[in-house]
Amino acid sequence: MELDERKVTILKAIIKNYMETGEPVGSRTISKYVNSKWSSATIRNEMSDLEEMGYIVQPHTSAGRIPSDKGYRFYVDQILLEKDNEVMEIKEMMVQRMGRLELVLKHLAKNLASNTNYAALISSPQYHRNKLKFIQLSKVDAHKLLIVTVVEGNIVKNTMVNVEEEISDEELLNLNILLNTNLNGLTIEEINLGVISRLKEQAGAHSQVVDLVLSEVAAAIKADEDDLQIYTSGATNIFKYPELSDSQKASELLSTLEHTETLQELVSGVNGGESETGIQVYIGDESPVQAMKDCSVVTATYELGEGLKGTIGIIGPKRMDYEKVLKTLRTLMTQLDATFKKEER
Amino acid sequence: MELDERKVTILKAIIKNYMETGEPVGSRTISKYVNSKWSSATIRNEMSDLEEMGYIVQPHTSAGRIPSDKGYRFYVDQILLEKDNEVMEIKEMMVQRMGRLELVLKHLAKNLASNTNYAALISSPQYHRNKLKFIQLSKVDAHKLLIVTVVEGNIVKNTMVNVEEEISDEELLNLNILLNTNLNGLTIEEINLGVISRLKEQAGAHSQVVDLVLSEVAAAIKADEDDLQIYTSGATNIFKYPELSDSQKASELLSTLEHTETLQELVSGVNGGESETGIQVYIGDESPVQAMKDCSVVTATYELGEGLKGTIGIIGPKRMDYEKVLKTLRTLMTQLDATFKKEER
DNA sequence: AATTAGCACTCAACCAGAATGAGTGCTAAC
DNA sequence: GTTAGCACTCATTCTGGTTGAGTGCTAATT
Repeated sequence: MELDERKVTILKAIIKNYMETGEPVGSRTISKYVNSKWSSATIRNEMSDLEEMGYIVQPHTSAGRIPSDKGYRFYVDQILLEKDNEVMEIKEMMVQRMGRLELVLKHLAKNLASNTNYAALISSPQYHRNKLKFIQLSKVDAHKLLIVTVVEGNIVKNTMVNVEEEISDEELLNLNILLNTNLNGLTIEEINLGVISRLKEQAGAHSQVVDLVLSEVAAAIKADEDDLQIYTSGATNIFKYPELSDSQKASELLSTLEHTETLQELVSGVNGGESETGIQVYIGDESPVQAMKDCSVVTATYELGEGLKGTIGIIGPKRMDYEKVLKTLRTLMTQLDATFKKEER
Repeated sequence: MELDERKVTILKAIIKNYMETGEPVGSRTISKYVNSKWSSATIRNEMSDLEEMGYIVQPHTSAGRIPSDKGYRFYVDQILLEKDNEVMEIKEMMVQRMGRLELVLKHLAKNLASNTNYAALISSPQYHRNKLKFIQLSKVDAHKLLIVTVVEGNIVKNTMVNVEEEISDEELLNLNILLNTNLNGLTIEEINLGVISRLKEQAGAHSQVVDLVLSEVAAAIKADEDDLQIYTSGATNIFKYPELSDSQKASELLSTLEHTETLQELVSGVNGGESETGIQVYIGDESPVQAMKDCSVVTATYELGEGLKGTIGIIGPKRMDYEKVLKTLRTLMTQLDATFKKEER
């Protein structure tokens, strides 16, 4: 059987209507909804066909139809094809120059959630090629050393360590020069035994301090790789959609949203689909996370240059307003890009 | 009427039983529960008295009784009187020397939630007397300056700024010395116009940089004062208690837990009650947050020396296991104290 | 005087059956 | 090919009856 124009019109009408109401939609409703060209009986015949083709399902005999995952997939693919020529301004979604990236991300997630009325999720960017850019040791107390590490992309890390021996200001200055000349531009893999032993040799009396510093630097660089931060917001928005808000499902879904380990599956998903723009739509069972099988998940990858990649996600009911969500995410990606480009200037 | 020994025994039995089951408890149940000294009829008479005195209520005629807020208050006050002579070890609640305080707190909240099966909340410590301890300027790029600020309590902040003019390494060194000699030991209030103009004078050509640095330092110190971080965990535990998990209530409660502004009310609560140990118990309506009127909230203030104060909180049903919660919080406070004392060594 | 047994009464919770109505599938007429 | 009409399905709602846990009161017992 073929999906002719009339079937498409009816299918779209069913999906649209269901997205608005959340109730199964019947033939008579559709007959009134589209410009009364066809009677409810005709619609019924077409619906029967559409069901056979798998685009819609009946929750039970003698109820209206609701879109199946395949139906949603069709609808979303239609939208994805359309170009968005108008770039809507997200009002007040001000990504100001806030000091810390963390705050920007939290803020963003919050805005996203309240703008869309779905749950939002955002992961901190991952630094894949972690080249060391700068190290600075400072004496804070007699026995306390502050290690500041800057890696490519201007990400700064601090570590405070206790040292046994006293170090004079002059020695510290030399140590700083030594470390910077030897380590700058290296990735963690490149700091091998050869480099380390050479460093220790040159450090002379303070080889012990070098040891300490190196292990802390390694830890500092590595830290971001395994403890990826994921911020969520608006999780409680799911209570706005009856089909998700019964105790059982809500509990499961919310638990998942609290569980960073599981969310990683989402943000690190292989980029199939519309990969050239970095946007992914998972409908129902397509989601890599089982607990979200009654939801749809839209993820977008943002990039802040130099391989700094992170993910933004929206989690909502299957009947979410895909058009709005996709547009919002696209706009957001553009703005994020612009903001950080500007800041890097 | 007086609260004699028998009434107390019965009241305690009612509360204990209700805490276990969550169901209204009847006279016969109690008659079996306590060592069958009194018949159900006697219990009924006593219960009638207790109800009149306001310690218990009936959800409806001919249902069992449940404790009122006043009843819980009595019970909690009893517990608070008892000293805890045994200091239980919280297994695996390893507050390891994790680099960042933020991670420690998140970890802690998670552990607390999973240990107690209630929702946990923890606020980052507030630095009330923010004395500047150390400033370090470093050149990262030709036009990029990294400002590292350490305040009392060894809290480190980084800011990256762009500068127009070129600064040589030597000038930078002088600038560092200048800043440290002039600003160390001062609070933000003490950095007044006098200090600033003196600094600028001495900086000579680079007074513009000094301006920039000062404003960023001020922002860095201040930042922590208005955007207090609050981490929550185990929010979904509330679904384990039927009396809280209907859609309506759950939604409201969870929304509140997402809303940092509201939670501030809890962590900044005036320390009445058992203030000498820093532990507070809010039962039902006693809570400063209206959305938690069906819950009980237990908060504890921890202190990491030097006026670094933060708050830990547990949010659960009114029938929470107060004994366990109070014990856990006390232990945690002790351990936190010990851990950070050790680290400061 | 305090305690207990007994009994009538209340009321949420559960269940089964009837009524309702939205919606379908099928057939026959247009 | 389209539509009107009708019988049929089934979730939802309402009704009334039953059950059982629990109470309050009174009278008997200790």
